[in-house]
Amino acid sequence: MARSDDTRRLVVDTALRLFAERGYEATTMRLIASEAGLAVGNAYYYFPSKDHLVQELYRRVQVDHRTAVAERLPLGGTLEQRLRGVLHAGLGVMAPYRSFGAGFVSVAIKPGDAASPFSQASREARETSVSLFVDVVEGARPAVRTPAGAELPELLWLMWLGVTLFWVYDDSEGSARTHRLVDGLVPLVARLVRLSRLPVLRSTVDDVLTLVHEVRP
Amino acid sequence: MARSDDTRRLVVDTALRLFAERGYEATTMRLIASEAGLAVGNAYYYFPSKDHLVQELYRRVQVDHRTAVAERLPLGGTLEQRLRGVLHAGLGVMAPYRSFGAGFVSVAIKPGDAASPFSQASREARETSVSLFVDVVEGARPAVRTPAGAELPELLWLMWLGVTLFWVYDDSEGSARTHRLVDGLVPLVARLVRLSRLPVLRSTVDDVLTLVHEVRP
DNA sequence: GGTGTATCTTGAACACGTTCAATTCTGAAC
DNA sequence: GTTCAGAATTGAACGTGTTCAAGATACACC
Repeated sequence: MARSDDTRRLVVDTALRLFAERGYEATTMRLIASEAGLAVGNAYYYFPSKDHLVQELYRRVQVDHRTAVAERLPLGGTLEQRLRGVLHAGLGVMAPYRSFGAGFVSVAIKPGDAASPFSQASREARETSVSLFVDVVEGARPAVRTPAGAELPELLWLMWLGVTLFWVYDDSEGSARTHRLVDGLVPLVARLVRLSRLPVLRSTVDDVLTLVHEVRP
Repeated sequence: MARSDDTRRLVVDTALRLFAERGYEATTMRLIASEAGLAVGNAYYYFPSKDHLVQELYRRVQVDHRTAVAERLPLGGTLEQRLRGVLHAGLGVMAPYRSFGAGFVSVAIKPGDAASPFSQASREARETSVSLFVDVVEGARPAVRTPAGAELPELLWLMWLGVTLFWVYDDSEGSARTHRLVDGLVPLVARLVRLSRLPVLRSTVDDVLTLVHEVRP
């Protein structure tokens, strides 16, 4: 129904605006409802819980991340340049929600929760996010060559998750420390990818990949 | 006061027992109080919040970890053997709280929260935990030699944090996957420590250490 | 227009973590 | 034994996320 979609959208927009303005905990379901001009129960008709509104936030952040990156990625460039661009762009997209970082992660980390990045429910969102790093790797010139090949995008995505976690803890002005982390991490990763073809490291790389496989659910 | 200490202990014991029996969320403050034969407000006289009871759990887990490990560590052994022993022992100590893992981490992850492993409030607990890995490194025979030297214990502690996070998500029987992760990770770490002295890797190792330093609060 | 069904909306009610004014208890001082 | 200040304890009350029976609305069909 058209009306239904409107209400759903209204709830999300109001909630996300209030999240950014006041943080997660200060934004009560009653406040969301009253700001949207609805009854509190109505929001629950569309979203089973407050956490699901956070999941909606993830979705938007991801879409925005891809949009923000779409302008840079087709241009080519080295793995290092592309990776740096994508990570900084991601931090930029998340910036408005910085103050709400704690609630952000607290919700996402719950193993059972639908919002968890590893959950079945967010499989689509996860694959969308991983595909961003597939593009990073595949579009790089010169082409990336490493025994980690097929796993590399997923490993980069895991790294991005780690950077996000760091970002949440980073209370520096404008998340400056996280940006520094990215600037330090990216050349390191690029060098490790190159080194991974070295004979001395080859068996270690294989072991890492085996471990990653073995340990996956 | 003696009476005071008794009540405090009674609250903690009751809470931790119920956490292990029913999980974090199902253990309400009212239930803790009634099981302990107290008024709910009385628990709040000793603990500012439910989260602080979780912090108490961390403290105990850490003490138990050190105790469990004390029997193995003085025996010497390689870095690999010692590290493996410490990690498996840690998993053993945490095992009773496995079902409660989600709440466990959800509380610990909150950046502002006192229970966060990076918070000022848990500095002592953190240092105790890091000191475990100092012992692992210093007691190892043959002696560990790596340019990462002074940082190694803290890096191992970070790895342990990562393993703990993995454990929380691991729903396999007896946390089997986490144990496999440890068995795969430990030789890898040991090899990386050895490789870190290789000239080709030297500058990379230095960059990692510089990054770690630069990015610390 | 009238009827029926599925969709949408309402707000009181519930259990939770937490607070706090009021009350009881404890132990030192005389 | 009395006093009294501080420590310990109580439980009703508050605001929260969430539920749900009840009602309002929309729409297809006659």
